[in-house]
Amino acid sequence: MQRLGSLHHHFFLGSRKPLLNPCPFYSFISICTFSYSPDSTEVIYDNLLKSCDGLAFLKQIHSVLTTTSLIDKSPHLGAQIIIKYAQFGDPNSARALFDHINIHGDKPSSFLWNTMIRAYANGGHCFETLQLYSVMHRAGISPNNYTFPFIFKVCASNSLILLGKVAHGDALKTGFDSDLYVEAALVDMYAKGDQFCDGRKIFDEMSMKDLVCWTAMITAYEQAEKPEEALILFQKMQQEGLLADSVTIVSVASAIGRLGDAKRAQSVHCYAIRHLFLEEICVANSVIAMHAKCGDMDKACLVFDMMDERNSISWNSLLSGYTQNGKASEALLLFDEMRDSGCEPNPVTALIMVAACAYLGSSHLGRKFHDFILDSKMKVDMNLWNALMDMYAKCGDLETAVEIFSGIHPSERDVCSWNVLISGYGMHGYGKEALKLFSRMQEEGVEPNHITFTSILSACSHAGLVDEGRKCFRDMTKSVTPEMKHYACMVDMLGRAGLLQEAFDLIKEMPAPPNDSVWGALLLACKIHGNMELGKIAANNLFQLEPNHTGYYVLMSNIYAASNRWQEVGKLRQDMKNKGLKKPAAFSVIEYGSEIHGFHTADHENPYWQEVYRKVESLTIEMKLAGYIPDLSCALHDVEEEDKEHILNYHSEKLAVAFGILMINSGMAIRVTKNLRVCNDCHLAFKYISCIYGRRIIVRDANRFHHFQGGSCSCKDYW
DNA sequence: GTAGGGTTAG
Repeated sequence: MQRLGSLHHHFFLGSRKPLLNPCPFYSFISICTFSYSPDSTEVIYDNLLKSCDGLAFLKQIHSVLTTTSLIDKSPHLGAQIIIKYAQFGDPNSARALFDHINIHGDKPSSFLWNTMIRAYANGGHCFETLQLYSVMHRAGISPNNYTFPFIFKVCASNSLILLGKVAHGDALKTGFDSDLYVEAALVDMYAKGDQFCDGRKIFDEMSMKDLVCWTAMITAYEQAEKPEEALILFQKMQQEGLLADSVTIVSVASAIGRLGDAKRAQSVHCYAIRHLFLEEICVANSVIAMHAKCGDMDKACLVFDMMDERNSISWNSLLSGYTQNGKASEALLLFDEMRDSGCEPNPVTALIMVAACAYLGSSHLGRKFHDFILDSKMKVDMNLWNALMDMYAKCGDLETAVEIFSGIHPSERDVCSWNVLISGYGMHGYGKEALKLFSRMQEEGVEPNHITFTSILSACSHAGLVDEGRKCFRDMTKSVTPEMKHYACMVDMLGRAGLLQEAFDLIKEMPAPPNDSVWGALLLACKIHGNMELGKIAANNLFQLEPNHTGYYVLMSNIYAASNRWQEVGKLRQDMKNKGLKKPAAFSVIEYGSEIHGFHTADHENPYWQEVYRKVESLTIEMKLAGYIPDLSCALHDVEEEDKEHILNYHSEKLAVAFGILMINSGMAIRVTKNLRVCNDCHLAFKYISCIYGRRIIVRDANRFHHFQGGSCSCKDYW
């Protein structure tokens, strides 16, 4: 009513004494109606509508216009009210008015039809938009350059390209296809509908392209995961003399984020600062996400901290940045900060946090978030169910993952749901079950994608199902072109099985030069099977491709050490030193109630370290009595045998398991997560411990799960 | 004479 007050004052201009009416609005309306000519009345209501900022007020104006029949006399006012209803998210009231005009007033003009179509389209009411479009045709009203953009828009956002094509035909027939707005909408629709060529063709043939068209095309490439093309187009646009605005920058920043190109990220950031775009929340959000994807959380935080106003997307961008960069604990802290700030977590926030729990391997935290999601009554869509399944599987609780999967109606499950479960079975070593699921999925008519094949090949690899894996790979090549990651899975599978030559032959047959993951798989296999010659070939390729990746130096030096080639070990260590590379510290965590306890190799940081060390020593004696012989090859240092055994005893995973034996109730499984691969000697020791103490020990290492029980491991010593 | 297009987290 504040704005009305100012209008009130303005229009009165002292012509009448203010009435002693409890409702100034009605007195004002009645005065307007009786004191002015129809034209000026329309102007006044038009101004009133323009200043109207709430649904209740709008309904008041609407009802006055209805009772005075003005609504039937002024198509302009009718349209304004329809626009306002749409703005306030009430398309049904808009439609009721439209129908009223259609019956009681003059037949609606094409302007009014467009207004109504726009109301539906902007509110995301796809069906109603298209239905009204067809009713419009039947009513003999011809669509125009204001109609088509909205029709294409709903077709684009609802993947109704066929319907869009029909409307495109209408545009061609009526000659509106060469309107700049219509063309931009067409580019957008075809590009979003995976019909790049059609979109690009229209774009290329446009006689005049404005910034919006360029941006639509750039955005389309970015959304289709073609960031390189998006940036090439962006460059071309600049060469044509067009200056990027904030919308363009949002898409360009996303494209750079996808590429992880830190250098270009910096220059876009500067551009956004220079043009004051960073003050817009959309731009700041996309710049945060861009830096995060480039691995620069400091810059992402800087932008976030400088924002005057943040929305849930700002928080989610930073949260997801932390998770993507392996800083899950920071994400947990930020989540609390988000809630303290009064920003309510939404389903995307939940998705990110569930992924953070999966990364940490903490089923305790994961459950807490699951409860939080259920308590908050937020809508759990299929993406979130899939993330929850993935989290449970990665936290070692495959049973709950399967339970969730079974609870989802078969028609609701998407390809990702199946992929999550297949890879869950795979990482727990249940290759046969993964294969069964793979068949079941296809029987139920769900088409496998490239991720399904990665999951199934990796499941075969972990379970040593070489023949089945080979068959899947062959079948796969019939429907999809194998990508680098599929070759990496195959090399991994063949290599682990000791078929090193076959793995190497496959590499040589690859249509494109192998990347680091392919050579890395071969190097790992060479380490497992002690093949120095092939190992050297793999390592040399890796040192070229990824000269700063510590893991490959460590693997190769392990191969040398296992053969007592201490000179080569020393040389590699020197190389690492010269490059300033450090071997990542082994780290294991174990959950104890709601506490998380971490252990480094031979550290004294844990408050219980003395008890834990004593337990490790007594465990060693008990195991030796049962026949355990330490696997000294795992202590890859050039030291005396006795010292080697000492080093082995204090590996982080052994400390964590000893802690578990000491603290965790005997009926419960001991769950340990390690950042690197579990060592051979620890693996052997846990088999003994599981037998002597009758305990279930579940270890998640960098690669997969190991379930130790009754003296054996679910990986059947194959990992 | 009244109206319109391209945008960020997963």
